[in-house]
Amino acid sequence: MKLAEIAAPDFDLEKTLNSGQVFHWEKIGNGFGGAIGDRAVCVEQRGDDLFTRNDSAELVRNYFALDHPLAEICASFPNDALMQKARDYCRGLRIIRQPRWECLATFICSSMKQVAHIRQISHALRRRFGRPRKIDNSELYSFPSAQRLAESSEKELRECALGYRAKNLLATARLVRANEADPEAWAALSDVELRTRLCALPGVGAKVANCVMLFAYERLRAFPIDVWIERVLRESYFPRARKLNAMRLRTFTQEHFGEHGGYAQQYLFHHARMNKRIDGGRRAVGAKKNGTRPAFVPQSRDFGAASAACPSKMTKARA
DNA sequence: CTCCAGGGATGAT
DNA sequence: ATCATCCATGGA
Repeated sequence: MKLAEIAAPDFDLEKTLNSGQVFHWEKIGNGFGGAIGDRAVCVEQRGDDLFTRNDSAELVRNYFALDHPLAEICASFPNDALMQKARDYCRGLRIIRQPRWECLATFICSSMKQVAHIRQISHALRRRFGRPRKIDNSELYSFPSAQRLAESSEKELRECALGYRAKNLLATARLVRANEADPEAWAALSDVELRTRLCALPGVGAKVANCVMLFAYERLRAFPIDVWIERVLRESYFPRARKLNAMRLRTFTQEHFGEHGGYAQQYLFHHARMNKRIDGGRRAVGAKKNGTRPAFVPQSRDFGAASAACPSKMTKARA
């Protein structure tokens, strides 16, 4: 099979795959191997070009969102000091288009886990329940369908190191199998409606819902707030705030980061994680704060924008 | 509003 | 080899 050469300016494959949005790609030779949906794919970047097998070219172009106008997106970020640093550091990082069920299931498994561990869970689920796909000399696995996972048991899922998440993943898979939840059909919903549906699933709260919206539904405003982002936001934008509840933080992010807030979030997240030891992560927080000027001091404005909160869990679906 | 289960990787000693 | 730390959701 011949290799296709895909023009990929403004793209950094490694940063994109290692930024905590997707967890199953492995380094193979000079490139990366992984499943895109049901297909096994190898991709290698050389300069501004990607190389992959001819019959995967369109799939790769779409998956890695090479059509996103990255220059415009970055230009839409606020111009505060922190955001500029993150933007420089993350040049070429793109928010990719992941399969909906795969992304939802993976982020249900991600709760209270660090990136390294989420990778292990993703691989364990694939090896046990997915379909093997050979490519070159590697054996890769597709992510198991909701139907397949719905047939499994909580015990089997726990054997994939899911811990208490097994119950939630199983319950959600069964809702999808029973057609009480339809992640594909939800692509047509508004942001607010989509978030409501996602949050009604067991194991899905505001953070996971926003991840899934961003990484699988191309809702580029969705702004997941995890502990890293919250720390960064507090330190940079609310250095003196005594109490700062989740609602106020959400309202601020929607207002400050705007229509591509999800991209901004991913850049801030990746920058913070990669620089945790250099410019002082949590260890240095209380230690020394010399000369750290807030990147942006919010005015006392009324952020009236719609919040990205989860609806009440009263409406949580039963499995 | 607060408190806490949960469990395996990771980094520090 | 041990020990502290990291973490989202959901329920008390």
